[in-house]
Amino acid sequence: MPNMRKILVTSALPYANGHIHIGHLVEYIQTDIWVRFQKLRGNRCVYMCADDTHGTAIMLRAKQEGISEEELIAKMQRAHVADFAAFHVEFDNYGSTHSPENRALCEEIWAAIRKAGMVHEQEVEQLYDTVHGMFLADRQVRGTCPRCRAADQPGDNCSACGAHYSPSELLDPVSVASGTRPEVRTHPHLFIDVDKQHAFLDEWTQTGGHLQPEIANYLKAYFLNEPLKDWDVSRPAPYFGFEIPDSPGNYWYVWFDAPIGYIASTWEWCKRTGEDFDGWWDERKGGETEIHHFIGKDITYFHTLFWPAMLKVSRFSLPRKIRIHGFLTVDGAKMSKSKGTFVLASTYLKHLDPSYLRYYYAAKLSDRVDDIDLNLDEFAARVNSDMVGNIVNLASRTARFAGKTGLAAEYPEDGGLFEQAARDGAAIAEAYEACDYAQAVRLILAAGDRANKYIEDRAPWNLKKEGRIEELREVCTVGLNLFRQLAVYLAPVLPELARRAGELLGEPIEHWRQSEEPLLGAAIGKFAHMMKRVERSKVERMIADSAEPVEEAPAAPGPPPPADSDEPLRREPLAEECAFDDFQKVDLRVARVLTAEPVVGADKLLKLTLGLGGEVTRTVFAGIKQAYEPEQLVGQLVVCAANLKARKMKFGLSEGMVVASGPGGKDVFLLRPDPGARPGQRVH
RNA sequence: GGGCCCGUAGCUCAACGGUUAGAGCAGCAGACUCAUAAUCUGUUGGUUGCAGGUUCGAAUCCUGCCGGGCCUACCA
Repeated sequence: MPNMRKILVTSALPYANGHIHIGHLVEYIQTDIWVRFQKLRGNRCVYMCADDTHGTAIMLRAKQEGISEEELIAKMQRAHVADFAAFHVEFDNYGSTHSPENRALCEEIWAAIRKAGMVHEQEVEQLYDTVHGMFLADRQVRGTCPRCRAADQPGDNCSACGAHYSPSELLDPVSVASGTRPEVRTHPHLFIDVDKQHAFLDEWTQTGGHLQPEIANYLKAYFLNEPLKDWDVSRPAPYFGFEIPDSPGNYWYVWFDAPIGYIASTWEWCKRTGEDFDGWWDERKGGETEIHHFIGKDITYFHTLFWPAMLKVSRFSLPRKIRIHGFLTVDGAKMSKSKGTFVLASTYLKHLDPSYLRYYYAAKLSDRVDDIDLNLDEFAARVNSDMVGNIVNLASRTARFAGKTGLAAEYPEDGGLFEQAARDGAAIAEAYEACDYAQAVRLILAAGDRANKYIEDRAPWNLKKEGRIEELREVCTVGLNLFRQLAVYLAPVLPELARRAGELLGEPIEHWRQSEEPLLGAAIGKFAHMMKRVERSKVERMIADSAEPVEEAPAAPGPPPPADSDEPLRREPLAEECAFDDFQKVDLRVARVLTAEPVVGADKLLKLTLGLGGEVTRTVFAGIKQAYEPEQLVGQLVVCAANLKARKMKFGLSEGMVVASGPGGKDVFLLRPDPGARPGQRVH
């Protein structure tokens, strides 16, 4: 095979801190399709992945669950591997960054970076949790924003006013780990002088087609137009990771060793299979190997700047392409636990066939960085009409006739349909190669349409009635061969469909070439459904199953609940004493939200219709838009000030207020009556 | 604030600067009955976000605006 390419493919390493969800699966399905395509084409292609296991988050979670880090990551790896396998994502090796191979490679690459004179030491100020005896990452500290004084903000920027700051600037910082106030400490960190590779990165990112054009532009405009900042790659003990050999007490930051896991996983695979490791990764011996990394846009700069710089100074090969995809939204919005759209892989599998999702993602994915949306109505509609109604239907409506006749010995006249679809194979292959799966699917479906029309025109059911068996056999031979072509083309997306098609036709689908020559003379097996229709009710059950109705309670063996801060009281001191009669003047009532809608022209207001029971309603404009989605409020009980004098606003008359706490913006918390309360009841 | 990307039919998306902007789904009307309420035919539907500019010619190139998503290095 002189033209056989040697290709090594990776997906980003999933973090061992959480389970695989349908957002992750965009990437693994995208990559798996590409790998299966390459294998089907006869190229030598291997797919490497691993769990990303290091870092503070893993330490904290292990502590929370009362197990060792090693136990935690072993458990997670088992779960990840099972989820991927269930979605037909097939790795050649699935390793772990917590492996001896990875440690050895980290040491080797580190030595090369040292040798290139790219490491220096510098003091870093960080918050330190005295209870756990550890430094905290920015996100593990929360506190009051120094600018707008919003409470409970993360350590790097404020979600209320958008201010950026360092954790030590928070007014009353609290460690997420222990709930105590951390102190500021300094510690020497090791930095990689990435800018020493600036000229190389200018060239590598902008030429050679390694990156999508929008990514190259982004890097050029944002990072490469000025000196690259040094990269802090060490963390002081305790840290779950690898200790830096020439800097005792310091550990490599998780993002240093994570991408090296790609190489380590390959090494594991080589040891297991007897493959020549250097032939895959060493740039001197593996020069013919194409390396392709599939990643999400959120980790672009690690893979397009740091990673090439690391590889450049070591003996390892640079990637041929980094293929970057967007995020997944569900029904047009970010995945949400409360809406039930944060669907775990394992939850999906309880309700739906993984092939549905593989097909749907394929139909939506292009070579661009755009986000893709999982629209649940469209999901069901497309699977049913494209796969069941169009493709599988071809087999379904001919296989039963063909069970009796078998396939003809010579391929009949079909008006050029088989030949056209065979010719389309080139364009379909090109689309797969370019990761434009949506285009490939479009071409495949068009061929399916033509085939269905052919069957319609030749009406095999009439041929059978009239006893014209020869003609019937011919029509079935055409229909099933057209179906088989499409099964070959779809095999990267739907390996299970391809397997069943191979079973029906008595010849497994193993190579793209099978789309070029018709299958003749074969007996046809007993037809069984290859894909069931999607039932909308099952989709709904999956969403219901994913919904978390209440805020997730912290795990039982976790740290003690954080002490409540005195910040709210300091921020807004208690009001002057008032008499009972004064209190009585405010008539607070339980009300049900009947309608809720955004107000055109107002970015903070929702217009609510509140029902006080019977026919009594109040229209209220409430400044809660940034904190609540209208649809999550409808039907809910709230408390309203019902006798407040109506106030004319720009958008209409507001006839009361809903009762809520919080500083404003996204931090607004409605008071809600416990179940049992009824609209109209007065609050005493 | 700065940057990247996106905006085309009700929905999801096509359309090397070049005929009258297309397809699937949904809708409507019909046909068919082999097939998983599948299929086939016909059909409705557009000021290509808005306003300028370049050009013989713009959905496509340029500028500005509007709207949406994302990123903004020690966050995984």
